[in-house]
Amino acid sequence: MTAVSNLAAHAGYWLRMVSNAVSHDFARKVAAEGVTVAEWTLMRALYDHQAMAPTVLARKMGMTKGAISKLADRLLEKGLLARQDNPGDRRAHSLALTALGRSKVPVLAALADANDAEYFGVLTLKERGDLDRILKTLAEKRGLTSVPVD
Amino acid sequence: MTAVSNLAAHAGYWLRMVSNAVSHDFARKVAAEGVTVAEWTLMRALYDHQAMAPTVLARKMGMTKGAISKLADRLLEKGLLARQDNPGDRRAHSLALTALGRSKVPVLAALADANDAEYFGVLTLKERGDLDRILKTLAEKRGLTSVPVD
DNA sequence: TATTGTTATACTCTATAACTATA
DNA sequence: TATAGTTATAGAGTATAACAATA
Repeated sequence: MTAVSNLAAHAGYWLRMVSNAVSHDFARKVAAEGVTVAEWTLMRALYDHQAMAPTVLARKMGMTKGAISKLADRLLEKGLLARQDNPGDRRAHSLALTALGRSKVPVLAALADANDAEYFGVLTLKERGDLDRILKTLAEKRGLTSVPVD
Repeated sequence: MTAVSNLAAHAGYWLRMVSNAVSHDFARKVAAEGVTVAEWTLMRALYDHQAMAPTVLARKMGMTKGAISKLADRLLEKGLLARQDNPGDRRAHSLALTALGRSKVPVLAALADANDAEYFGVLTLKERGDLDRILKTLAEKRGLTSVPVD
């Protein structure tokens, strides 16, 4: 036992190490499809809806509306997303996937499946169940709800 | 079962959500002491040694030497770290904590302890043991060794 | 006035590579 | 030449706040 605790003494350290590796590898995979992880999460969130207001997306994803704007700009340039005027309120611009963007979502979802299998496939079924349950317990007890993007 | 898997269907999603929350809260805590998480990990790595070459630190932390240089610049400005000439090789500059930097490490380590307790204290002893073991299994099977900083 | 969304600014971290000095 | 380290550049993420248009 040392007076000054070691980095590796903290669960947060291991959590960050593994999480970074998983996310980094996933980022590499989706980069081959021309998008970032943040862009993927926005696209996946949009996939289940016709259109969503930036403010709603920001709340759902735990980001500021400014950050959503910047993300949307990039997806717009790539032709994956479109801004739509709102007939009821001329301040409002909804965001929606284009046909191209929509067609990309299943491809990206398959990459997410593959990445998960690659990493967590080394665990036993019981370990995977334990990990899942513990992570969801932690998320629930700390009131975490927003989509993690980085 | 849906054709396109949901974000929340992936263990990587929950891992990232929890890891981001833990790291973000820790970042807030150490920011009150004027350092970032990356700066803390470099300081902690240096704490156990008199001095280390940037190249060695880079390897230990899984960063490039360029990234180490930039980190060192910031810690130098804050008076927490010093560059030392190497008598044997005039190209080499070792990095070492100043007395001020060294005195800060126990304080930051206590914040890391507190953050870990705050997050993982809600788990049972068995759950903490399971999480620890599973994370270390994942790190080992994927050959992860470098210090995670972001 | 308040709200919607965009834009501006600034900072951290990351990655690649050019560059300087020394070996 | 090769190596040690710094510096430059660019991209992605984050946060705050100023801003224009509309309600």
